[in-house]
Amino acid sequence: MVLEAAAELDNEPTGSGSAEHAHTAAWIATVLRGRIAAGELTPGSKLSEQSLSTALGVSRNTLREAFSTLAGESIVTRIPNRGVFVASPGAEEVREIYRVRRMIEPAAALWGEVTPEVLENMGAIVRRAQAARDAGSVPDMADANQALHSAVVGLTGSESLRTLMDRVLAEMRLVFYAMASAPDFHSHYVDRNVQLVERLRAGQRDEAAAGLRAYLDSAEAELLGHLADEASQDVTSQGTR
Amino acid sequence: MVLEAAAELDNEPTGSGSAEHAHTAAWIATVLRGRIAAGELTPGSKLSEQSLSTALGVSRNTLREAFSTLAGESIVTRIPNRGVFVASPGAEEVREIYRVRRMIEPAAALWGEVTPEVLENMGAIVRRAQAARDAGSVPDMADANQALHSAVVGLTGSESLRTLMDRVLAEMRLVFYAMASAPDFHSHYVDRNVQLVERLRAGQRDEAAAGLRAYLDSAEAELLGHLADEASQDVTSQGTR
DNA sequence: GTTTAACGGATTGTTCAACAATTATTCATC
DNA sequence: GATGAATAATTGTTGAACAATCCGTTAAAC
Repeated sequence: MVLEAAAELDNEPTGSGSAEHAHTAAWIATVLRGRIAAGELTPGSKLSEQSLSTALGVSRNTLREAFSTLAGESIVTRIPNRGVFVASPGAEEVREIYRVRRMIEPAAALWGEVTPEVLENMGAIVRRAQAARDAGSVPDMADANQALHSAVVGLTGSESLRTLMDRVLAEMRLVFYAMASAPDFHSHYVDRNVQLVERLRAGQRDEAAAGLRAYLDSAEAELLGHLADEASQDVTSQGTR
Repeated sequence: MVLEAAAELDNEPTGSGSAEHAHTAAWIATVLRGRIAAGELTPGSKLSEQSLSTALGVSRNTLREAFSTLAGESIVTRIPNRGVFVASPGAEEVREIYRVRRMIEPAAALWGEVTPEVLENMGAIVRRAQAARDAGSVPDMADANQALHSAVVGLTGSESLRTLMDRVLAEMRLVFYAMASAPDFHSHYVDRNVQLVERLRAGQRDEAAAGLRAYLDSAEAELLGHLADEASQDVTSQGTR
């Protein structure tokens, strides 16, 4: 049965010119990154070197190299002599996430370069979010929300900050995956995002930044509250399996 | 003839167990990081897998794993089928560095948590910088300067932001190493740093942030100007060794 | 019956040797 | 002096091997 999975996971959309696996390790890293982001590999689950190497059709050494880069992105946690696990962020990680966001996002709103194209893009995103809310699609709402905040950081024009933000948003996704009951977390924030874009469009930078900080504060509080609820509700909180 | 960057380093790792080999790859990564930071491995120099693995007493595979993490920190650049090289940042990288700093540092000054201990620490740092300036020690001045700005980011309380800033400062060091003639870059900024700390102490957050942005603007301009000078002076830009 | 000790299996950490693929270098040829 | 083929050197990747460590189970001791 294991071998079955091996052949099965021979992914790679071969359609258009497959990106030469120039550097297989990097390729494997992106594959795993995608799989974690897609929720196929849930937080806390162990990534066995043997299983994965055969499943992906690469050697253990190459896989380990990929693990090194993923660990550097803190997408994955490495416990010496125990193995690597999909990161499963808790309350402390959530606080750290918002510490970062509370600095970068308002800074971008205050000092970033707001161009008409970016505003147009943001407008499209908030419309998408509104449509998703009307349709009741939580995942689409979450996507749009993350896209908007990623775009906000994009105002900085900095690749590094964008990368950091994307990492942080990926971690957020893990937080949601790790929650048993997904609350309707995003719907109340759609309007705030609309307001944010309006302020940016109107050139009200200070108000935009202040609003962002307030938004981030309440979002963090809500998330932490939910996490605390779940922790108290589920006593034996050790691993889904 | 090839005067490869042959690191003559007798490494006796198995001696009296220094640091736990808990993960040799990580250990090797820190060793290389330190050596690059110390200027022993200069920007652009090639890190041969064979030479380094024997010099450090580890296998090529383990070394490669270390390379992966260093590449993730962009301390090192990997060119497929060519090898890994110590990063040698140019003008574009400098612009990116300041893009990041211009967001993070003022944000930290504006919204970070300024405690008496941190202020005390910053005070000590600026005094160190002043002493270094009086003594005419450029390296000490550079160290103090970087320490101060690292401390500023420390105001955010965020580990991720601190890490990002440290990475950025490490890249700055590489920029300096890559410059043939090291200009007296830091001395004019000592007083600005004094002023910054004073403003933070006085609770003048807005002024501190604005001053920081102005400082970063002029520092970037000066650095870029110097880089341009050197580039026009030295036609053969490629070829450190 | 509970705690402790020992054993065995499984997995990670690391090395080594090998080979394909690519790049760099040498050398003969025009 | 350029051109291009032959050759050497390096990287990319694999597979097997072994030590070290952890985990669960069994055996022993109190």
